[in-house]
Amino acid sequence: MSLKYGVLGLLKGEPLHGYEVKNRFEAMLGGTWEVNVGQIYTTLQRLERDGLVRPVGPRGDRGKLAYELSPDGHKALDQWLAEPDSGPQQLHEDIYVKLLLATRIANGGLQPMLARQKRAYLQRLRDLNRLEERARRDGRIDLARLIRGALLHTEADLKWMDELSSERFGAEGAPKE
Amino acid sequence: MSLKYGVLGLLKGEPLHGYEVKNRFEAMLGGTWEVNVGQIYTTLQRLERDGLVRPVGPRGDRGKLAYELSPDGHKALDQWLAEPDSGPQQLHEDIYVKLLLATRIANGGLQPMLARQKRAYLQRLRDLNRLEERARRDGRIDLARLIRGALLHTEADLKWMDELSSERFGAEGAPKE
DNA sequence: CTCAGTATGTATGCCGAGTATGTATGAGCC
DNA sequence: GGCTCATACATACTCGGCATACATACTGAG
Repeated sequence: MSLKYGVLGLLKGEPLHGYEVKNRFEAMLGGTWEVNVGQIYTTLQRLERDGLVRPVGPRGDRGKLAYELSPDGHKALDQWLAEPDSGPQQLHEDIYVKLLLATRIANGGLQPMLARQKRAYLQRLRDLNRLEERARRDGRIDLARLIRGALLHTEADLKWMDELSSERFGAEGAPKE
Repeated sequence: MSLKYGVLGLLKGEPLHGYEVKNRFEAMLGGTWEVNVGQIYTTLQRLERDGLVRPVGPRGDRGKLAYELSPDGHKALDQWLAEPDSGPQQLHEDIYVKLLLATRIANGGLQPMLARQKRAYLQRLRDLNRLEERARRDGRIDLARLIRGALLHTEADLKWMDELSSERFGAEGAPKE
């Protein structure tokens, strides 16, 4: 995922060094996203290479190297925030391929697979509900809003599974020739 | 995304060479997923390296090299089909980061951003509806089912945007200390 | 025959992401 | 004070996904 703009957003307002970026990013996501250490630094290097960010001052305490947004960086961030998110390309997800293959291979029928998938979504619903509760308790309304989105998604998935499992499956689905 | 299992699934039943895999894969997705040529071959190489697939016979027509599933490949495919999909890690999507950053930076307020996002989702709904219609016309019920899933997702996104934009936004959202 | 297009495959490089390693600092213990 | 251990901070290496570009053979139109 695009750590890129997450990093830019965090650097807006005050310069930070890599480790601190990592901590703030994870804090912003309320612990739901453990970022890889290395990823932060490579991201910062790429941002520097592209002129969106530049190192500020000499290295500090223990080699700390802080970065700040360049004018181009500000521009890029504002632009990203201004354009709507297009999400991951539609239908390019594992579940879709799995469904297609399961339909044509039909190893033991689709119904068991749908049931399993439904259970997985129910579990996710529970997890998300717990997360949302916790976020609200912690005063993280912004986080709770995100989780609400994930909840709606999962509910949609469940509804989908229900629709699918109430269909009558036959030998359909193949392209007619 | 995991081309890996898509390729395995296509090879189940009959050996295919790379180019043919590409064509069948794209046909299976009804043209909604243009796969990169190179990706197919590297995927096949990795599958061969991992012993899930093996080249069959000598190269044919114009260097064509067909692959078939190994016993391990069959096993891996069946196993993948049997386990529920866990989806992309929750909250690891651009839109979430964008929302968080927009909340704290609030460049011109959230409402315009939410409105833009809503428009984008509406457009997507239209696109998906057209796609679904076409799939049904073509007798691709299996494809239509996938698109139905994407539609439900998009509706969930819209609902989310509606909920968000009817909230009263203040200076909330920051972690309390 | 030639040229365009298509079928088929390879090479290369960026980015995301994970693992492992290295080094300074400070905290606690004897 | 010296040892050890955790933590803060950074870098290097590896692999998979994905895209672009390139190479080469065949095929069919004119």
